[in-house]
Amino acid sequence: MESRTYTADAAPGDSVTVAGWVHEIRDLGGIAFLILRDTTGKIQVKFEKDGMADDLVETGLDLHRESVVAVGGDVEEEDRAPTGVEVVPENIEVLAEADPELPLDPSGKVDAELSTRLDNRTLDLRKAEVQAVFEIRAELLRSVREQFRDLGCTEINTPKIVATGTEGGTELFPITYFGREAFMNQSPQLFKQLMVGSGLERVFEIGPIFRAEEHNTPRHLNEATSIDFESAFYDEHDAMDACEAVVIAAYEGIAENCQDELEALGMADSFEVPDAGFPRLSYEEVIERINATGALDEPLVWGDDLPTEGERALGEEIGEHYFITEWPSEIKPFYIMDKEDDELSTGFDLMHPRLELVSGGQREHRHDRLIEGFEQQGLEPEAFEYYTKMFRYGMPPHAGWGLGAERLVMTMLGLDNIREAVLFPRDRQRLSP
RNA sequence: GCCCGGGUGGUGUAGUGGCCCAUCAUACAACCCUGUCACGGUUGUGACGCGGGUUCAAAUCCCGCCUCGGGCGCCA
Repeated sequence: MESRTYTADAAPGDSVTVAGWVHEIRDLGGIAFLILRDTTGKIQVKFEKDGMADDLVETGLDLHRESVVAVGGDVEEEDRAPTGVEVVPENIEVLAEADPELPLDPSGKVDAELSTRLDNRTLDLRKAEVQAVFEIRAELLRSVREQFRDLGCTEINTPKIVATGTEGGTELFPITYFGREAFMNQSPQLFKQLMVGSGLERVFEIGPIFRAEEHNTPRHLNEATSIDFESAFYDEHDAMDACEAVVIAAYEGIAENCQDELEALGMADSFEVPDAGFPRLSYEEVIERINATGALDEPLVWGDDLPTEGERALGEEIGEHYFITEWPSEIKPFYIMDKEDDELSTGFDLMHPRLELVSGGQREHRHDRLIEGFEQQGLEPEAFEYYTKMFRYGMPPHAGWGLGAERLVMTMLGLDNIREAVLFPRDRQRLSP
């Protein structure tokens, strides 16, 4: 296949072999068109029945949609062809036949439900708008990595098989590790913290996290991709600055490098890079403003978690990304540092108007306070000794956050369901493919 | 974990007790058509998630199961 030409590169006057999938065949009688699709686009192949060898015409027109073929021929300029050029075939090689009945329609004439699409993801991904989501996801990860490097971070990879959970509370997937009890890690939290005390100081990780919660919503996955950041000698304000920079870098990367993909999604005109300087609202201010919207039957009081309905009402009012800061200590995990007033924590969330994207904060780096925190949350510090003991050997002040990659893709592209942002999602019922 | 709402040809749908051996689109098959670009036209193929019940009569009502989607809680 070294001589294969992409459809997008086929220029008039060239003698080429194009290879790809049969998108459609339109037989008008004396003339017929085969639309051939590859990753770069589509090209029309013309069959004039009177002027061509019968077996060539027969091979071409007997094909089923989505069969894979290689067509050799001359590229001609033709105003009446959809792309302005068409291939006049000299030979056709059928490389892989497709069954006549497809489990979904890659040409997009008939919709398929998400579950049908996920069951047949390969075919689903032959649609340009579905491909676009994953091209954009890839570009997002690329620009995020670049921004982290600009921030002076080292990329790390931490274990996903662990002996104990991170924070307690969240359900973990148990597994057997050579006869011992083990779990799939819910977050790289503790490991990335250990790295700020190492010579690396500032790190990031992009990797899977596993949550065994039996939720069934369009914004939760049981296996998700977490974009994690942690830095020594940072406080929560520094961490928020880094967070904002990374989110904006992701949008910028896509605005700069994914115009075709945005076009395929019908977003070329509407896509906007958010303005820097995301508002930073205190938890107290947030509950007041949510109460003022009147969206909730019962007003929120200090110490409540923010209900989904309240988050949405406030998000609509604010209309852009915003941070929620100064959360009550009691509803943040033990590793988040308290402020001087120990009712308040340094924890923050980054919200998109639709939903939460990031959770972060300054961390408790004082050994004794950390141990107290474990005990207050009913966790046994002994189980986490691999973690706590490093706080006895010079753990600097530090801060960081975790960002849901799929949630970022979802909110950026306005996807209705987070499963659209994962090739092969794992949710309450789906374990295959 | 608690609570709602669905499952009809390959795909997406219409159909709330008899007018339904089930509508429409797409697909597939055959025929017609020399510039389609969601090509068009004619004819045909193909389905009520599973099990039980109510009824003279069930896609439609009831029960159980399976399965899918959603809401809440929690969270990324």
